Amino acid sequence: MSEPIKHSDFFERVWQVVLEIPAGRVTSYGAVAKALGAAKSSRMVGYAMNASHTAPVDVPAHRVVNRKGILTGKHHFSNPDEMQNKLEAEGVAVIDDQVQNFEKLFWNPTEELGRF
DNA sequence: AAGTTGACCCCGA
DNA sequence: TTCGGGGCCAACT
Repeated sequence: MSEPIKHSDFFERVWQVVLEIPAGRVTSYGAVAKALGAAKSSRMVGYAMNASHTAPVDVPAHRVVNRKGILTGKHHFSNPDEMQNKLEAEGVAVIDDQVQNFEKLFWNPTEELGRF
């Protein structure tokens, strides 16, 4: 409490959570959506990532993958290899566009953020 | 203004 | 077991 999200913008809210993802860790769109209280809007999370380039801050979208741990949005980066490259740079093993040890590297925003 | 899409997720056949 | 379709909310054209 004490820090209620003033900006009602759905996008900024998503970016806020993504920015909280520690390096070397990954999360899923649905997890972020649930953390925001909009589990049904998991698609919007990905949409917000697409708009991440419009964000006032640098959003580590490369740390966000789908439920299977696959780099679904790698094709949306400047270079498709950039997403995998960044993940490996943080210590995340990525093989065939799939994050290894995804369950182990998975970072749950709902629990870490301690929301509700 | 209205329609369609979208970096998803879940369930049924 | 694998494969397909529908649902959801909001933004984009």
